[in-house]
Amino acid sequence: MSEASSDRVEIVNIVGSGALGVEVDIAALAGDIPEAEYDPENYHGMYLRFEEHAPLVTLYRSGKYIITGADSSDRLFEMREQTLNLLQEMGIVAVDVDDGFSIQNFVCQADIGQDVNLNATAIGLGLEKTEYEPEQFPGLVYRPPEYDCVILLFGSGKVIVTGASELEIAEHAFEHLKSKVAELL
DNA sequence: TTAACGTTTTCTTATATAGCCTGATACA
DNA sequence: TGTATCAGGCTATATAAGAAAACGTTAA
Repeated sequence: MSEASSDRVEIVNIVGSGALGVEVDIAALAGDIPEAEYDPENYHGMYLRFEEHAPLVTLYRSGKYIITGADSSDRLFEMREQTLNLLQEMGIVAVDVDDGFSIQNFVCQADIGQDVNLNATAIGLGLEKTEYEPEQFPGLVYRPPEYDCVILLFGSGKVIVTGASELEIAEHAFEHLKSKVAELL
């Protein structure tokens, strides 16, 4: 895993979801696909992983599915294509299926590049927008009103941005935080 | 009081972050 | 036996999905 530079965010995980539009007998399907894993006693979704460390596809009986663990949009859509191709080969879905697939959540990491006093930062950012309870969790939770995402800030200056549906939102939110922290120094 | 129904919560997966706690192991 | 070190798990955050359990409410 590469280090996040001090002026940009690095994607570490993307969550996407879609719907096949047909009901799927996942118990039968799991028996026909070597890459599938299905244990209804543990969880009712069927897991599909094409190779080690590849993103994980979770397929439900309703035909809806989610993909987690991709570190780029390309990787996510590549996994979606691979999944649809497999299901088309098996006659589960049509070749031109419209699954309405979309990205739901970007998880990114970044680095401000210097240590941060989280107590002072929580006050500076506004206590109504932040949560900081070091006894419970060492990171400061910041919910910027301008951006639809949540930022975790740590004393080391490391940052996690999550909940963004677009990469630009995560990037802008990080820049916003960075300038706010700079003002407080 | 019990049954029936509706609503809410939990579970699972991925991922980074960092501090604390617990258990296991090694050594004096 | 006591101390030190290490690994692993938990804490929090977002998001999708749907089953199941745990609730709360209402009526008989």
